[in-house]
Amino acid sequence: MPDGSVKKPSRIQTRNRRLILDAALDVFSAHGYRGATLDQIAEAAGLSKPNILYYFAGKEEIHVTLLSQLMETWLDPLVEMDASGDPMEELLGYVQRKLDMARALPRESRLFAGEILQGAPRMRPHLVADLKPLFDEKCAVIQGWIDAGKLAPVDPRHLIFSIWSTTQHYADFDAQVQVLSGQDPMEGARRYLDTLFRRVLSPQP
Amino acid sequence: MPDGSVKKPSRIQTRNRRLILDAALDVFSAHGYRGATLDQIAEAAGLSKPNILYYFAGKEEIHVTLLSQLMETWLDPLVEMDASGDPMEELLGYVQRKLDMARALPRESRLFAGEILQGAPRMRPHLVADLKPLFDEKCAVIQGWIDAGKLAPVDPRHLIFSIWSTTQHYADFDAQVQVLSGQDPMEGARRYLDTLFRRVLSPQP
DNA sequence: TTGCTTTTTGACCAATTGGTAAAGCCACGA
DNA sequence: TCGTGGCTTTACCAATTGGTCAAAAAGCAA
Repeated sequence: MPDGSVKKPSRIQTRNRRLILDAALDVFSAHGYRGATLDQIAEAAGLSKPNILYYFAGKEEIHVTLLSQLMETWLDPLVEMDASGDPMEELLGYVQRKLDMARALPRESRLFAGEILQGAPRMRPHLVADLKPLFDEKCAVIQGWIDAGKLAPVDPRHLIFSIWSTTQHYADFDAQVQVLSGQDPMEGARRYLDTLFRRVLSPQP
Repeated sequence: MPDGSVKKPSRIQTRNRRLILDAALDVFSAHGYRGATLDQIAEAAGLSKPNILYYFAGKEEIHVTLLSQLMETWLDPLVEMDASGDPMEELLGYVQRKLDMARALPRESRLFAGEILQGAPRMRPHLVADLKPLFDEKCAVIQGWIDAGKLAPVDPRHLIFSIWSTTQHYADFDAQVQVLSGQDPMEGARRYLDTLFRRVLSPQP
């Protein structure tokens, strides 16, 4: 009974749950929720299908578990944006952290993108409960910076949208980026996005 | 034999093929390739499943047909960008056309996004054959504008990437945008993106 | 070793799904 | 009105897939 409420997980349990979740991340991010099969996940994890179902109640629970864990990681760079820091530095730093994340965790980025793309059927509660408050808070912070004349006036909400979309693009649309820009585009992306947001946010004298 | 090489399609054929493709666009864009079923498509089209398969050889052919048709529409706004026009106007016009497209054709945008997200298994040939040459050509045009001092220096490839990602974001991540920005965000997006790219591209005196 | 719990597996199942075959229907020109 | 060929449906199939179950195996404390 691996879900036995109080008992702490054995070493085998933590190892196998981790194996399964990592395999599932591979498969889900590559084929989407419906496109992934338990057999694929089982094979990728090196376990049998019934054994997978010994650790997770079903396919959906695996997916939901991944999404929940992902939420933390995903919000982290935004959480770090500090209202008391230098506005331009904070925002450009956020852009870089987001871009680093897309480079380091493309599977997670694609898993998230796939979920949203299909209307966030399993994630909307998380969005409303976790993302929305943080989003509103940080929008207020940015608006404060703008009102103080530290940044050029822009709509903070759309600013954040554009940071998300431009950075995650390199993970989510990698297949396209690869076709179009041959060699490693990440260093170029780093420079371009820094320029982009620096020019947008620089207050006009 | 609806595919009979030479015969021109009957009125029933054009009507039903259109019905099927429209239904398939609904279903594929909402659930992804693997997540869509022929039964769903059949029901949405108001036809029986075997009847669907009378007009298309199989599920994959429907998907491929949609993607091929989409490619034209998708490239169109970029094709319209004219090397002999005013650089700033041409680029900002392109941004607006792209955004209008995301608003008017969200299903198409999501279909495309889903395909790329999963590694473009059925579309890579199209990308290489159709998108890549156009992309390279327009990058050269933009580079020419920059060299002529008409635009601030940026990497044209990443500039185009950022135009694509910021505009399509409003279609592809609609579920998230809805949660975060309540009312209709499109007018705000229009203004924001105009400001964004205008500031980035304005040559410094 | 013994005895108990945790983990793993092979066999199986019902539902779904893409696809087929053949018979029936229907429009329309001769 | 009667064929004829294009269109539609009913009945069906084999493969896949998420999931179950009971028994076997492996840990592990005494």
